[in-house]
Amino acid sequence: MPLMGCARVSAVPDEVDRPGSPRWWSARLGAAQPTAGRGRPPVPLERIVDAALALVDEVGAQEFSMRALAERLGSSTATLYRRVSGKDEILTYVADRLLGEVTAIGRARGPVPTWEAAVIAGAEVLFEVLRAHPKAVVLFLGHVPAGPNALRGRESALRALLAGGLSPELAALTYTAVARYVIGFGLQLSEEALTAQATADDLRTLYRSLDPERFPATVSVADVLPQSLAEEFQFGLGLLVDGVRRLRDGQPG
Amino acid sequence: MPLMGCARVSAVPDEVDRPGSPRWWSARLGAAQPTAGRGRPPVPLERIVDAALALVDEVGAQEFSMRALAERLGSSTATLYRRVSGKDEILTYVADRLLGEVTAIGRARGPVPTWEAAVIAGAEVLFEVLRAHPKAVVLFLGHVPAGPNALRGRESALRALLAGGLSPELAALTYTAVARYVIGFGLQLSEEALTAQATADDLRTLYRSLDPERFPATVSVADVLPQSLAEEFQFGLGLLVDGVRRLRDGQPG
DNA sequence: ACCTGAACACCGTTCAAGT
DNA sequence: ACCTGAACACCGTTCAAGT
Repeated sequence: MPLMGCARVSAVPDEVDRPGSPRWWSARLGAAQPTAGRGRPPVPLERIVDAALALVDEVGAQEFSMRALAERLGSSTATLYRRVSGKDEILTYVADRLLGEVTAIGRARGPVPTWEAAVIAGAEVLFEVLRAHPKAVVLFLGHVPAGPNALRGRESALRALLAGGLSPELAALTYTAVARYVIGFGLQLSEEALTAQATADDLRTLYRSLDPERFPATVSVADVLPQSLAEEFQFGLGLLVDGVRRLRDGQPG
Repeated sequence: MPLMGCARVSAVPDEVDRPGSPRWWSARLGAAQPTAGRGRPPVPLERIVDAALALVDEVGAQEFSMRALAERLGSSTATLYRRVSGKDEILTYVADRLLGEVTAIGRARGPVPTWEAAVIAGAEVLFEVLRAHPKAVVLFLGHVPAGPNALRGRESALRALLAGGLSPELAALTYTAVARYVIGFGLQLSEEALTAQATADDLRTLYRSLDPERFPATVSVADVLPQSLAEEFQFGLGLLVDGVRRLRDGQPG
């Protein structure tokens, strides 16, 4: 509460209605046209979000700036503030757009035979999309996704679980745990995805260089470290789905 | 690769030796005294890291600034740059210090009877520490922790797994998958931990307000949503550990 | 030897002034 | 009605100048 004056700081207090929060989305989803003003908007919101995603993919969320986005759109920052409330709002739209990609890919691949296959397919498609946009994953930090694409994706996933015979309680727990699991792993992709192999090799080298007296266990597993985050991801995902299946089969009713 | 001139930007290219990478830590761990210069340093690194953690806890990693840190230390930013290479390096030390807290708490609580209990206890202590420093969790983004406290923690965890009869392969997979799982969930704590209940309530309200024709599954689970991230965390952690146990028991040898 | 004020090149956001 | 240059209050990092 010192440091007043700068809008970046003074915007922090009212957290609950910050772009991306459930309440914030709720207000926006209720409105007929999110950005309808008096005249027709010359730069549609969609173009802004397209450009923003491209910019994040290129330079990263950290280096993303309103100035750079305005330049890419051949406009000025002040013009952007006529369409959106600020940087946070734009990035919230970018996150929901990624979830739209997930839906599109899932639909393109067609139906799956069982609820287990649906969970695994959904988790893997989301993970793929996050891997394709490693610099954008941090946009999911601190939000439960609640935009239109998030809602549609959740609905179809929950339908598959309920149709598979899971109780509402187990379906809700499974959905949220798996979604968190995928995003949690995705967050760790970060920008390192590009240099993942280098990181894995460096880690192995570091472990091997340790004093075997003090670090015997670490040294002994240096040669069998998982090769990639994707491998760790698959391993845990399989365990989660197996565990849910056992719970379902032991479930009353 | 435009935008030259500002050090923040020009520092990005050589990713591999950025503070926190395995190679970067490896160089530092080899050096006798990390910051030994000619005279005795008047502001020990430990004081800087203490102050930095306190500052991150208070204002968040996003608002953390070298100016604010210098002011808290009664010094100037230029003085900080005599002890560390920059903001990234300080935040890397802060992350490793949190892992030190994990070790200290684990030690204080004493030994556990089985490898399963060790995994669960370790995961829960780490999760508790992350929950106690929700604004600091983002410091784990994009790094495999490789500082001194990270190495010690990994060693003792791997020892417990190997002693429990897991093969080196299964021990390595289990350790990395569980560590990623905990940090992944921890990352989603973010600053929302403070308003978690509000978020959960908002989500429930949002789900209930949806059109039951279009979102029947979502509406039907609105009343049984998990109450907290901690609940989702426990659920998944239990499934993971059960799954590993079954793999261990079916493991050759 | 150690420290620091002031500078440089950036931010997000706003608003008076233009068309 | 719509747009924007210029301003304001911040950043991380560096370096000449002080003690």
